[in-house]
Amino acid sequence: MTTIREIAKIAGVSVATVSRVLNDHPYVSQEKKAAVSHAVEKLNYSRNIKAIQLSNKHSNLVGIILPKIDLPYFSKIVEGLAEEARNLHLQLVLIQSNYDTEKEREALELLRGHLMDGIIFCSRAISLSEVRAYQEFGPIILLEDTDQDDFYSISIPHDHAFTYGLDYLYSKGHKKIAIALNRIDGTNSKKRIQAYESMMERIKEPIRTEWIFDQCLSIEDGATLMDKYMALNDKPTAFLTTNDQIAAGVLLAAAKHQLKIPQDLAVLSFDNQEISKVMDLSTISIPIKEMGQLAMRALFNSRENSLQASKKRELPFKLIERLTV
Amino acid sequence: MTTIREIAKIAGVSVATVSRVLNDHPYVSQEKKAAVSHAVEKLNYSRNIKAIQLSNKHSNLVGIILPKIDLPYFSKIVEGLAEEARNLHLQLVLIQSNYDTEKEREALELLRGHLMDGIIFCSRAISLSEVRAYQEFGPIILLEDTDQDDFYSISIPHDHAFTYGLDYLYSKGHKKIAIALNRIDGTNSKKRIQAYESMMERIKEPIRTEWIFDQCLSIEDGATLMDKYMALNDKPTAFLTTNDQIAAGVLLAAAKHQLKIPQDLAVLSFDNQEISKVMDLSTISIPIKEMGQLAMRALFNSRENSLQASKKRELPFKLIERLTV
DNA sequence: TTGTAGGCGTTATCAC
DNA sequence: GTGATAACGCCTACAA
Repeated sequence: MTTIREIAKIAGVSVATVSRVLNDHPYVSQEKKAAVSHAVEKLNYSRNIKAIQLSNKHSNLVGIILPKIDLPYFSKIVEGLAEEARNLHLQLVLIQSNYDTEKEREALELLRGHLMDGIIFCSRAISLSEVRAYQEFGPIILLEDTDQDDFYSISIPHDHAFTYGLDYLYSKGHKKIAIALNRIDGTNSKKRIQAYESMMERIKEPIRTEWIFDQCLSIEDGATLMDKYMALNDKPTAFLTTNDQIAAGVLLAAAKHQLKIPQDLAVLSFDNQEISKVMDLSTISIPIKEMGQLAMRALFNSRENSLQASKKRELPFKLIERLTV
Repeated sequence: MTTIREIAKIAGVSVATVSRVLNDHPYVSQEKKAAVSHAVEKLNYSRNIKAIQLSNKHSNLVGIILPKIDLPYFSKIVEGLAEEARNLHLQLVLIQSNYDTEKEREALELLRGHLMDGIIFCSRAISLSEVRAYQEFGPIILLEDTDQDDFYSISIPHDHAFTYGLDYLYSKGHKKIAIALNRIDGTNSKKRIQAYESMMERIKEPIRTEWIFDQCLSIEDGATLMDKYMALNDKPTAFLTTNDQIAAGVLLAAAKHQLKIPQDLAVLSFDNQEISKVMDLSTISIPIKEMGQLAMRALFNSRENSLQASKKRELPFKLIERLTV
């Protein structure tokens, strides 16, 4: 392996000069610069990034933690992250946790071990109190609607958004509303359930726990949800689902049961992903990709002015009226 | 930052011994081992991975190159990669190229710079002759149906699979078949077009270039495809699409045009992703996730016995008959 | 503008 | 079993 020293020897300069040329430092004469470049060409030299990382402060690697990349919501976030990372010359280390706290802990240990400059939690299972202990090792960003104000977080206000969706359904004449959530114990879900309960209270409806569906994520989950709906004696007139995939599954399964949407059953979802457009699904749009972009930029900026924790970024959401409500 | 030296000092041993303890080497007395462990606890020490990487041969980082993570095919591959990487204690560096050759080149340079131990191309735009030059810097795996036998590749045989699909449509009475491809100049697409042309020749049908649709990837592309279909004077009776999303888009748009599937138009796709199940889409199943798993394992194994290039792994495909043909 | 020398933190060789 | 010490390859004061 050819090193900076050999280049220096060939070019007849010191290693410091070679390093300067390689890093485009000022104060290098044209002649020496040319000599170095020439030697680099000649020996087909390229720098050892591992060595650079060791002597530098940063590694330019950012850890991305998510449960499963094969879910449109998360791959969309990562797309935003990757796009921005490209401009900032950062690389993404993708860590798929499956909500295994052990795996998430490992990832935090990588931050502690200086492999990565920072970490972005797209979602998590590990407790914030445990995460907190790692903040001293680098910036950590949460893409969730947290109230812990010592974390930097980016999210839409899920309580408002959920209430907004429920109000919309109510304004369309629905009082009997069921909801489909992802993980019932996730930060966002808690906010949503709160919103749901206070809404039901407000319109004087009982809270039917059997109308709160958990573990809904995919199109197939949506289809399964429809089965559960059919088995219900007391049926809701509307569904509010936390992503478009669930709603799409509901719609497809509903068609098989000859249900008319929205007459027999109204469906409102979140995300505004591609599939919602094609299926004319009413949905509440979330700037998913932008969340990724903002997160990456915030992480990058934190190098200069260290991450302002207690900075909670709230992003806007928007109702997209289509044909399922 | 506390280092191995401080631990050594506190524990009253040499750095070598500390290193041995940290790496579970044999030949360390219980006493010293305990002393070191104690010091590690006391100082809340953790190893610097960047330093480990520098002095080690491997970085345990693997570069994953793909055009766009937000496409089900690719996120499924990555899921497989990540799952296997976890067992092997490797980390994924995700590089989203958007088929920009410059970005792909950068990724190869990262391999050259020893940041990553190897690279997996999920798909690429850069020429193989250019990629070839980087093989000396580490194992490179291609997830495509290449004929270049100096590369390690994993794929289904796309020509056979495509022919198989066409034959199936033919056996169902279809001679007028249109096809929807991803990138017309991709390795896999070339094989598919060949298969298409020879099939048409075989059944004595003209090759209608206006029935070969390019740049089809997403559900929306599928919907757009339907528009193009409607505008056609001479209409095909069947579509063979290279992924389920396109077919799903076709189906959804067809419903709006009151087209009966499969009577008016048959649709066969590839992948057998979740959406195909819910939509009762006939499809040719591809072991996408397994491709990722195999690739990661092959890369890992190549550390021991260096990657056997000219090893082409052909995976099986399988027709799933549902309701759209 | 240039060069020397020390440092980044760990691993591994070799002698004891 | 253990400990010096030399790599690993680069960056960067500091001195000139």
